[in-house]
Amino acid sequence: MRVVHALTSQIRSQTEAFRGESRNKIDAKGRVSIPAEFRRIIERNDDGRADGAGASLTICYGPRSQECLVGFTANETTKVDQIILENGGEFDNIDLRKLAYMFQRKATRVQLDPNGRLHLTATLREEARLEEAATFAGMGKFFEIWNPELYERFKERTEAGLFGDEPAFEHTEFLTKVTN
Amino acid sequence: MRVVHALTSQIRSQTEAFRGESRNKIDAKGRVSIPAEFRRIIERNDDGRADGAGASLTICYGPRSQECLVGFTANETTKVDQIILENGGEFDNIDLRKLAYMFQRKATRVQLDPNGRLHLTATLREEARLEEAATFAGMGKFFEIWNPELYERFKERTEAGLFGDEPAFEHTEFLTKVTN
DNA sequence: AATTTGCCCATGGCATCCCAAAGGGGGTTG
DNA sequence: CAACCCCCTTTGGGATGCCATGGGCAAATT
Repeated sequence: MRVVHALTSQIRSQTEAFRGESRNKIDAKGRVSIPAEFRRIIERNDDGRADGAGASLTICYGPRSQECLVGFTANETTKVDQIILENGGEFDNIDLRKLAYMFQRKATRVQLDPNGRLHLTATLREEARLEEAATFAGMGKFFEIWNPELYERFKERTEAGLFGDEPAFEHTEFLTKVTN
Repeated sequence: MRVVHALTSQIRSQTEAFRGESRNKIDAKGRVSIPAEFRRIIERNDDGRADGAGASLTICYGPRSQECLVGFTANETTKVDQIILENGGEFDNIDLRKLAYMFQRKATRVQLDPNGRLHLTATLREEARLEEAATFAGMGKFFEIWNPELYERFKERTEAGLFGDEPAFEHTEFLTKVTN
């Protein structure tokens, strides 16, 4: 369980993490409210933000192409950009090329409006098949934006894969092991 | 790869990076609008620009010859020129010779018109097989200008190479690993 | 003279901003 | 315990401004 241990020790050092699910409407103009809890994380993690300006974040539309969008804070984006730059010469490094592809080519910078809403352009909506509503799902350092129906199906697949037909008791046993 | 590394690590705080894709039309005169987001980066990174003059940038047409053009800000071009000068004696350095070839021989300096458009000469259009439209793609400190159809094919090849037939789930696992 | 090049203005569509109303949750008060 | 109120959040709509695009005109080039 080395992996689990490494994982949990990182989480402990995280003061804030995107967590939980919530479903919001997309209006006729393509705007959608960012869950207030997420919004505060985004705002606290945009050091370059000018006074009074809406917070920025990066939306990647590649990673689960045709499935969901992925959002990162501005500060997190800067970190990734630095990693790419500092290792720019290693074109044989497949992870670096993935990073550049996902964070630079298939990503866009967006800014929240004064009400904390995000404008999803027609292109972004098409990428993730978003129509009248969006489900936000926290993933720690980032979050996902899903078509609600696609999200439910994704969860079923994921739960089947992760937990299979284990009795429910095993789940809490796992929690005990991880959080000690 | 020392030279390339030196080049990339000089980039200033990466709050601004060319990011995302957009498709614009090329008109009968060969003009194409630079995406507004890119334009502002170009304008902020042309220190030598006279008041009121359009911002300049460098268009390279060699690197992916016959495939796409590559654009760099004026300031970035200056940095590369300096690197070439400071290392002028090392003609045995293949990277340096590549740099000089791309940035000096197979490159041209262009200036944006008052509306933020770029004039693509017939030669440039032929180099990249550009006709009625162009797709701009951000790559961090530079951007690419593609024939839209060629670009789509390029992306398919790239995604196959980078992600193969990995299940989508693996993509976010990759994100988690990278952003810790 | 004909074509190209650079600058200006006009327009339609889209994105952003401002203002306002509805909805929900928690706490308070009767 | 229930009803109420208040604040925060979400949602909606109107108006404004910016951006992509097209065309005209004049100067420069051939």
